[in-house]
Amino acid sequence: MSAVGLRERKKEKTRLALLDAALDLFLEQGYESTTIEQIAGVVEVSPRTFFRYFTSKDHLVLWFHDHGEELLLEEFAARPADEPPFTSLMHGLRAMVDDMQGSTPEDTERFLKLRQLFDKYPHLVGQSVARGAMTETRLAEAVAARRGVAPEDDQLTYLIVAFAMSTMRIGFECPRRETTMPEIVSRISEAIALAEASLRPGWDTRPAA
Amino acid sequence: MSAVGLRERKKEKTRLALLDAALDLFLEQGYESTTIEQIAGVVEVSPRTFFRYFTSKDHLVLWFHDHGEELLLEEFAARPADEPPFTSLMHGLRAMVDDMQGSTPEDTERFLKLRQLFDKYPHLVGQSVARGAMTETRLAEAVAARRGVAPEDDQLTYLIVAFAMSTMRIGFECPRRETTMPEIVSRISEAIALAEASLRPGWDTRPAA
DNA sequence: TGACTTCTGGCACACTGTGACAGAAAGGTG
DNA sequence: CACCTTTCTGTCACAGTGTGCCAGAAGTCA
Repeated sequence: MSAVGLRERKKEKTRLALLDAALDLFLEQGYESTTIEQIAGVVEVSPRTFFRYFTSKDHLVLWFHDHGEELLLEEFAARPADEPPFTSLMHGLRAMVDDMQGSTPEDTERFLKLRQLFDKYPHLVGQSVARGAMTETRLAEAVAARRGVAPEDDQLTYLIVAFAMSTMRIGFECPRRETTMPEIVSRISEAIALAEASLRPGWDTRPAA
Repeated sequence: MSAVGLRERKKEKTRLALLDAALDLFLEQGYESTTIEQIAGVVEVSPRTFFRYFTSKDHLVLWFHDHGEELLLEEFAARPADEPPFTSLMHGLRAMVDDMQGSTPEDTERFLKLRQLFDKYPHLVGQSVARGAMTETRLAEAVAARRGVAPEDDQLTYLIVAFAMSTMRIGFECPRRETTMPEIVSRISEAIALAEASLRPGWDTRPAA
């Protein structure tokens, strides 16, 4: 008997198999033209079971998002409370970058395939951004707590979070033609530097109106 | 025979009837629990016809978005070419606000109902943000043209557009408890002022790297 | 081994969204 | 008015997504 049970290992294996099968099929024959039945077929699992691993077809493509969101929230919480919030969020982004650099070759490959998909189907970028809006809400709560205000009373809280998420998106999405991990990582660093240079010092520590 | 034919007037009437029926049903019995069949039933139209007016259920909720996007693009194009791009985009936002103030009571009511819906179903905010991502792409092309660069080569172009869209979202969404048009309008102005005060002068006119 | 929990497959089902075609309605012409 | 053309509408059929339900298989633990 191992540290994690056979059941859990099997589940994780199935989850990744479904994800990989889906990514390959999407790139081969298109996102819309690929059905759940096909994906499940490759992994030799019933379509019904697919929905027990991923809540929807779109959810497949947002797989990396869940992970990144947790990382960002954790890193923000771990930063000193007197640090300007935008600075903390940029540290969160750097933590995501570090995590990507330390990931397995399999995960890297999945990430690069996802980028290809986003490039090919702009509709999926929309899905990703929509998911980002949920993350913004959670981040806004954390930032508001640090600023000592109720999030819905303070536009600056939302502006800080929105600008940070914008920076993240620019880093990941622009430009999309980069195809290797080091290139992408350096683009994200560039975006962070660009954002920091564009904002007025102390803008994110002003008291609520 | 009038300026616009009977056919077109009828179409517009049906479109608005479907929209109004949908908004009321969504608020009454929930977004998910409302079916296309019900919406079409209220207007006494076949479900098949519904899809000839709106491409999907979500499209109903993005109705105002299409209008706002055109307005923003037009206003940007109309601004002097030597004006800093972010300034032009903020003028675009003000044009949207002016348009809202000049709209009919019916349109105002629709807009306020939509806000209630967004407040109740965060999922719809995601849809709206996703649509905003498409707008960003179009705006980025316009901004890049003015900056004299290819959009995919210039992160700053995307950052300008993303920050502008963030400002718009903050203005519209935060805080959501406001219930009258003048209150909302003043919130958007507030968001614009906040964004402008947060950014370093000249940040959006730096040459591409 | 046996009891317990969790996962899986199969079935039925409601709903969204699309293609195809026939008929109704509007617009234009003599 | 009759006629033809164009556009809109309803009906039917269908593929695909996503969910509730239940019986049985498989992993877990004593």
